[in-house]
Amino acid sequence: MVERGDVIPLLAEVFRTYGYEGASLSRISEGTKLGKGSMYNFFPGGKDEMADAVLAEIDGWFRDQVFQPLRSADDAAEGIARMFVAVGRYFESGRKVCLVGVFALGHERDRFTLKVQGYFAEWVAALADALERAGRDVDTALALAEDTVGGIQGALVLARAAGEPELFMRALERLQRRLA
Amino acid sequence: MVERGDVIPLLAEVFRTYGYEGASLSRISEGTKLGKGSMYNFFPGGKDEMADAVLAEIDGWFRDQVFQPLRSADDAAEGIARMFVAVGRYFESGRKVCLVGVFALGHERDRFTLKVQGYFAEWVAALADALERAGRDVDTALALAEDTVGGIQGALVLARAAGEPELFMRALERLQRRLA
DNA sequence: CTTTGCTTGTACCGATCGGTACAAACAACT
DNA sequence: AGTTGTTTGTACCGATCGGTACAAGCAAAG
Repeated sequence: MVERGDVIPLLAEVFRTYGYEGASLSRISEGTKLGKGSMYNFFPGGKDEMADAVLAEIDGWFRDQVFQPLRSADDAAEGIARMFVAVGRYFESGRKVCLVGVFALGHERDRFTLKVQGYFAEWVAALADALERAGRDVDTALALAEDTVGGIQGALVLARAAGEPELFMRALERLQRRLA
Repeated sequence: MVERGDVIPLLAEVFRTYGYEGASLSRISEGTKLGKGSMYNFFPGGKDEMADAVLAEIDGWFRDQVFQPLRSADDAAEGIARMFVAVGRYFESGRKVCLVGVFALGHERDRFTLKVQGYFAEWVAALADALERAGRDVDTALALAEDTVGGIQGALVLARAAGEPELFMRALERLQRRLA
């Protein structure tokens, strides 16, 4: 028996691959191995509610695995190191792309403005906070945080474009070295 | 009277906004103010040929305005400076997003693999070439080039997500300073 | 074994998809 | 004005879209 929570990662994969509009119900059915009946049972609000659930799950994951460690690690440098590990694993070493990034670039941004805004804003803020605790002054901490989060997103674009996941991991290492 | 070349920028805008699959013929008609008849007269191959034409136009623009100056400017540093000016203007100071980046992240990548690959590969190679001529050794030139092109793409993502174009221009300035 | 209440596949809805066909409208040239 | 060849809007095609309705299937409770 399948639970609502079990489908969300499969759903995320479909949205990540095709975007919101491209994620047709037939592709969703194929990706989740569930019929329309089940999907509309779990998500009566249709695609909108499915995407909301996916975004909420992503938000929760990053809050637990990335933002919170960045903000509350005893050693700020350790929190930052944990971020890079978590990010490398989350994007499967460059083989997977960022769903929120996809939404941000596309038409989807207008439909999910707040969640897309919040995701990146919180990430940058949490990283800047850690950098400040690690001794940087406010301005450079913010600039470095924007460079790093932006660099991660850009590296995902380049890696996916080239079909070379290693490009992403190389970029991650350089970004980490810059923060040390 | 409208020429084929006149519609391509309008077409580009539609694809940039909605992606390939999201660019329905009705949205294309709305964006170009042309009926289906005219579109299929200019582009008998349908959406595929339209997207090809748009990608070719973008490729040509970057070749002229960015890649070629990077490769053949007498002063390598000047070629790099011209790149940042051209890029800032092309993306309208962060208000427009990169169509090739959109395609790279999405399902579109598989349909336009070569063009998407080529665009970023050529950009990185041209910039690395300029950096080498400016005195960097091969490895750091390539790393810096990847960081810079990736940084630009990532900054576009962040700026669009936040709805703050200035974020893009700030990132551009920092990237330029790093290369000096 | 029967009943109850959720889960699920299937059929169907109007709307829209990408693409084709073609006749009316039009400009260019004699 | 009359002829020719292209440009353009519109009607139409089968397929698929997101969403709804609902009956068959099913497990747990009695």
